[in-house]
Amino acid sequence: MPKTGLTQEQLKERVIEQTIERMRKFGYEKVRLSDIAKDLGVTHAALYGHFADKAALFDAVSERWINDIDRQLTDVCDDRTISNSLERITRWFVVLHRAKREKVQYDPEIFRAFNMSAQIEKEFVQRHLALMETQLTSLVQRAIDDGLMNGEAHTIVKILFTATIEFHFPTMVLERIGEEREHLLEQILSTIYKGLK
Amino acid sequence: MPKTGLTQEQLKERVIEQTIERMRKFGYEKVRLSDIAKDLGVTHAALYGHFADKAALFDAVSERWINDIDRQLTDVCDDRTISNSLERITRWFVVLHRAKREKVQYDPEIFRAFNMSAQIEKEFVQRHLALMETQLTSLVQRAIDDGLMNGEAHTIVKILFTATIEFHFPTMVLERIGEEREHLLEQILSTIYKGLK
DNA sequence: CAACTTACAAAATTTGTTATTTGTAACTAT
DNA sequence: ATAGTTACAAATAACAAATTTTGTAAGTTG
Repeated sequence: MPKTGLTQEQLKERVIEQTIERMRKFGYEKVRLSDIAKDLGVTHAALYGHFADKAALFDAVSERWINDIDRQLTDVCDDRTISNSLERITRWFVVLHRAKREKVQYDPEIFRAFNMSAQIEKEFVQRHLALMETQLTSLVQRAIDDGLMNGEAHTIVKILFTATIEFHFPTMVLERIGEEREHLLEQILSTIYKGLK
Repeated sequence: MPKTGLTQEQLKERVIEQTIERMRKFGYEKVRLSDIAKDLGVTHAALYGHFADKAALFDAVSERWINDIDRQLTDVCDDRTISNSLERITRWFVVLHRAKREKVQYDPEIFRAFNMSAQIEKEFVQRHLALMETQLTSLVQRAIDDGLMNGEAHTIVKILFTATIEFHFPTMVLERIGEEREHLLEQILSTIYKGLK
């Protein structure tokens, strides 16, 4: 029984979308809840039915930013056209690198909002890290099963993830945003694969 | 013919020391040239004989911070008790990691000052990066000559430096300051050595 | 003339005031 | 009960005036 013509979920969606739009247009510091509400034809107080506070709304924006990346990574995990398990791991890292790069480069305001609020302890960051670890562990386990790697999956994951941090950690990606670095990423990965054989 | 009882160089030294002291005590934002001058019994204008401006003084502090690390790295390069060239590279990275860790952990205000001003394009940062590259290239070349590595020294240096960035890039070191990570650093390095054989 | 000081303008920071935004609670319509 | 509104208090932000700090040029002293 909505008064806006939208269901609960639809309005919540619209709020997030509108927040993103205003972040892009005016910068994230200038996003006012009252403006968002006005855009959607409700009072600002109505937003509090959907988000605990302003920070929670901003977190929802960051979460979407992250979910978009997670989706791309999941696609790589499920891609049936990749037969070699090491190739799949490389592909996974390249997609991760490109996704972060693109976000940082073409959506700088959303990135800034993310960067301001995204402390490592935040729940949605933890979920992202956990998902990446789960996916990478499964990919590494396949490589071990295929006899292409030796060692404990957990340890290998840590090595791969840490050694490539410059290619996926947002602030590090920003640091070298102007440079083409995919080749170096691939070099590092294949050196490590060889070292793990 | 100084009026302070100190030579030019000595006064310059004292200015830097006093700046560091005030940064540690009150935080780097609260460092006033006028206070430093008062501490040393001169007027603030006298400082301009030694430093072009406030930023130059702060850079001198950061430069000292960096030089201290460079000195430790040089010691590793010259250490005659290390016979194995791969062991020397590992040692070099461990010393680099520990030095950065220590600075970030025990001198947080100086680190913040460094972090604020230390853009990658600054001259003293460039010198630091160049020195590290020179040293590491020489260490890698020795390993190649000893038959322990294969490939082009320049490429190997890039791989090693990038894959270990989490252990020496200041903001990355801060990110995991509470964790013991030397073991992981050594694991990454030995995996890469094996991959380069 | 080297190593400062003094005097002063420009820039940055702080302080106090006012306006806007955020968050909450009590209320209304379906 | 749900999905909002209205009304109001608390927190923030915006602005202007006062103060402090920074940077410079001209002057002083051993």
